Amino acid sequence: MTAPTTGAGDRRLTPGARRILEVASELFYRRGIHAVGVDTIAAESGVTKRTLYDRFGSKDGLLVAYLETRDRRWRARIASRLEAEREDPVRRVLVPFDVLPEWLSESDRGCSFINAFAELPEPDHPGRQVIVAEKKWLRSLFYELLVEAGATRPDDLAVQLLSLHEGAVVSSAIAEESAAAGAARSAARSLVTAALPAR
Amino acid sequence: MTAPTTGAGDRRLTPGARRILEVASELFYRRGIHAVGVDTIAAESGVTKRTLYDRFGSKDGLLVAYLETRDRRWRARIASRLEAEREDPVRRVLVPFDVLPEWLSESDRGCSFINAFAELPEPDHPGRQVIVAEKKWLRSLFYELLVEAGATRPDDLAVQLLSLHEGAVVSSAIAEESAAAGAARSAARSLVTAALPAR
DNA sequence: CCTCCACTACACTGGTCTGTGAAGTTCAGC
DNA sequence: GCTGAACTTCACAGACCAGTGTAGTGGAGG
Repeated sequence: MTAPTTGAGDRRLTPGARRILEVASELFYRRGIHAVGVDTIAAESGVTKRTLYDRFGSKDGLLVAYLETRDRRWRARIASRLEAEREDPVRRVLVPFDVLPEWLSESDRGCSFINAFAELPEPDHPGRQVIVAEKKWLRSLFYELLVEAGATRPDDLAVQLLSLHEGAVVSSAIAEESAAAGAARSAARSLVTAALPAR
Repeated sequence: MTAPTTGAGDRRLTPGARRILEVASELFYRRGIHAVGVDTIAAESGVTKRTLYDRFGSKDGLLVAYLETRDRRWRARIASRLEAEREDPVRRVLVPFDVLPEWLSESDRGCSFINAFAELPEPDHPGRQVIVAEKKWLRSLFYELLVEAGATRPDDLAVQLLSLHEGAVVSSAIAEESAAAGAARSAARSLVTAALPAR
């Protein structure tokens, strides 16, 4: 909220739908998915429930829109950082860790995907597929950047970096460990440089 | 379920209460906290709702009992492994990672504490305090074991190991990465040995 | 014998949940 | 001036929610 530069899921949404998605994103993240009712979302969006259902079909539809929007924005932020960092291949591998602090400082509620995962136990729920794809994408990104950098055993190392990354978010939120992002980054750098062939 | 060796939170519970706690633990973990109603828990325990409220006071009371039981059992398992591993200080640091695989193979739902955290946004919720204490305890355990082992910068390293540990659970569940536990353990070993003064 | 305790049976309160139906309003663009 | 899209109003369905009140049963231990 308070973001003047249009918050949520822009492309071809009606004004009401955009407001609904913004409000729902905030509420789903802060309070949890099951804990927020569609009546609340509609009321806080200044919209009727009818409009909400006309735009998004169901609460699940709105939930998927929420997850996809966050996924898209997060990937875009990483992509733009990667374009700015074209020289040093090790620093490129660490880009997702560089994005972490600004992500974590926005809230103490941790990762919206991990949190949503906790509330979606059914394996074939459409929202869950967005979540799983997001984490698998990050692992693949690490893998590709490691291959670029010429690291040995990029497969194992990608999983290790993924774990460090996700764990930093969790530790930061739950253990109230504000140093987690920086610590994870330096651990990642150690692991990556140790996997580079001596030159 | 199907555990003959008494599952949940033993100490001085009535037979009905024990069954309630076992069933609630299973349902809270598999389906999520908000998604499970007290009627379901009572019915599946073969008990009336009256009994549930007589024993646990409220759904929140039952939830706290669930979290405390899991916390106690998990700490006990680590403590027993630590007693079995009295020699090698590096292997002692890695004990929490050794416990991970058996933990993760039991389910694909990840960490019950992380999941519960996602559903408990209020900072002063009694259940949340159990969760936060659990993660802080693990960080402190890493710290003490690192001091024992004579590692440099045990503070930072403890946070890194905590992140690796928590991230392995998340990656295993969400990214369906079955190798996460092993990979995290080997990353942890690298980081620890690199922090030992050359001898 | 009697008391206490774990537990049952079951109705009931007041509230919230997602989702729908039907009719009407506002307004931009052709 | 008309159409169509976005949106409002409001009532309503049917299920589920946590939690309570009252009355009664069965068995173990003093």
